[in-house]
Amino acid sequence: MTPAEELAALQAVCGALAHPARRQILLIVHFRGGAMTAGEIAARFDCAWPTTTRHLRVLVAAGLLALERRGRERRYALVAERLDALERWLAWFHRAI
Amino acid sequence: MTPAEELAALQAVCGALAHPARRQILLIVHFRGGAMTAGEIAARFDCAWPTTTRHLRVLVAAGLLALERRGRERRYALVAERLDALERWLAWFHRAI
DNA sequence: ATAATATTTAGCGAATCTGCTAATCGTCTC
DNA sequence: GAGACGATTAGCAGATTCGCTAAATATTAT
Repeated sequence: MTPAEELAALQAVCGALAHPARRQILLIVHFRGGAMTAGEIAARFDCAWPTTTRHLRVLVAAGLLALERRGRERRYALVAERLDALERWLAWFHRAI
Repeated sequence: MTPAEELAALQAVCGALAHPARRQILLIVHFRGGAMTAGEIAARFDCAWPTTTRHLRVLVAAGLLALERRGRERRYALVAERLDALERWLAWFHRAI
């Protein structure tokens, strides 16, 4: 990953994590085995389904979820390694000055 | 820290980190010894000073910077421990399901 | 084919964010 | 005190975000 790619990944991840619903989606998918359909995810939120769909799109764009079509369902799978960009950024603050 | 406080801290931190300029400010302050004046920080950005002032305000509101007035200067000091809220959140993804 | 199911896209309105310039405030110096 | 300095506040314009409802798409079942 080039520095520019790393920076872009960091920006995408940080932007995606800025909304509580999107953080919640990642946690839910993680604790339900790493993958869920759009319907299963949407059922766990109070907001309308299209709203959740858009959150899912943001997470896919950030590389945090991978989309797989299975029949008329769409499975969203967590890509937890994508969070590493943020962990590497946070690690700077553990380094000595 | 109560669960509600932890959640609020996480939201504030994630929101603050969403903008690249604010992430940059935190890094700069860290690597310049942990504290800098508003002017020193603003001088390192292309945007107008008031714009930087607002970013600083967001970071203070998130608890990531602490403000100290010294004469006509204002010193912003990094509160790196505040990033822990985010690290604890990220740690969930390292736990087994 | 038709209907039902799973999900997304389109598009609107309110709220928030981000940049700017101009004006203001408190402090230091002469 | 008068002005210079360090920094913030006020207020505006454009862009983005986020929720919604309604309409469309694609797949499965009858």
